[in-house]
Amino acid sequence: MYALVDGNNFYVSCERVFRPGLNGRPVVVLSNNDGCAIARSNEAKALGIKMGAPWFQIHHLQQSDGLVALSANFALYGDMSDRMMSLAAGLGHRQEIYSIDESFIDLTGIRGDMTLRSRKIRQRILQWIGIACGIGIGPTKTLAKLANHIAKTAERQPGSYPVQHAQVCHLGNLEPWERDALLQATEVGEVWGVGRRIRAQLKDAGIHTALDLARLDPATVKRRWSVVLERTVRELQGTPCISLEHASPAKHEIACTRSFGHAVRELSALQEAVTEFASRAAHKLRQQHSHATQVLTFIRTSPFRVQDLQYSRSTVLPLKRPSADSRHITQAALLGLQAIYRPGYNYAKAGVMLLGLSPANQHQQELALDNDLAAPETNRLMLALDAVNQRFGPGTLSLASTGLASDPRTWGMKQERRTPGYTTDWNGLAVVRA
DNA sequence: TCTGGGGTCCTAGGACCC
DNA sequence: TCTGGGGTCCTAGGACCC
Repeated sequence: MYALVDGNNFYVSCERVFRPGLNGRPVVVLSNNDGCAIARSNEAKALGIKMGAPWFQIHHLQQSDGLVALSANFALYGDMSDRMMSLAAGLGHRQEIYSIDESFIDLTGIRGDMTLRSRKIRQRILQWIGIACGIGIGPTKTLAKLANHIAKTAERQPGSYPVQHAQVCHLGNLEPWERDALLQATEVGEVWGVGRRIRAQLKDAGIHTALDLARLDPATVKRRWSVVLERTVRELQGTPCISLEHASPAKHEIACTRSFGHAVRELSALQEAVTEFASRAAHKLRQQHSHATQVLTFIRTSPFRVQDLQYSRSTVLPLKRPSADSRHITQAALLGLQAIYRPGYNYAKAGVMLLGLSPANQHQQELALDNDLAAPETNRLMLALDAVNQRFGPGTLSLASTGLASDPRTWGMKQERRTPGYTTDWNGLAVVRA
């Protein structure tokens, strides 16, 4: 049996912990560049604001409905997430942190009333961290996800599901007819693994609810759709196909990509941006103790600016040897940029991805044919770089081609509604007045 | 004027090999 | 005239997730 613990409207809930005045008001958190809504309070959902809605299409709701928008503050959300996860872990013996606001818990070997136990944990998270969660329980991860959806929806929209399932829903405890009724009341698009496209195809085939999907023959689903959807069907039928990932496996690729605050035309600005993205990606690579063998660089115009000439290209450059050195990786990324850059376009986005990753302690000894940066010194320099930035803040020490902070960054991000780092920055601490 | 970022997995097609 | 079979690797693209 699995549980899924998921923070409600997570980013908005984090902001509300420190600004209780936002309770009861429609609030959204915006993506980078204040581009679109990536988290919505229940009140904002009730206004009809969709996930991913562009800000410029909804900003009029500030005047008409008192909508509040905040720039994403990921340092804060990450810290709140850590606190929430450590409490959620108390539900069972093994936890998989699936995303910033969700974790699966393996309930194997846990005795007693799971629903009661979940309600207690939920209450503790609410009281200690200030975040309201939904908890779903089921014999497979897909059913736990579905139960979680039911738990949250039953609370938010009275009448959608029987009220006893609000906040905590245990699908493993129910009579078959009772469970089927819940699946029948759930739209097929809510099932984990069914996105927009497949939802439309299923609808065409007359499959409208989670129950319809659960009743399909897996072999037919595999033939007509894919092995992926087949797995979903089996999971809905109660056969576990997706196991709990206890230790988070090393990433297969690491990316740093950004949209620009303003269109960029010059190669020099792109070089600054690509240098920074490559450095950040290299840092992430060192954090997971891996080396990369290939560096992908891409640049693109904005597909939304239909009046603009469009251009999008990427290129992959191999590294001479597996490396996590910011200088090697940046050098490759800049060479790649040079190869794909064409003047005359309004560039809107660029990125660097590291591919062909392998554990740092596991690569071939090499024949020293040149006097290039030897591995031990490289390592120490990068360790020092990371240590300085850890101690004095990100960006304290960087490669010169990133550009100096005093220069105006034509490619920088727009973040006009950023809240303080209440829990991650001394200067952001809340002040209590007696 | 203004539309995020970071991942995973699967599939199809082409190049290449023996 | 008539032109195999089986495998790997790579890339691009599509679908999904939060």
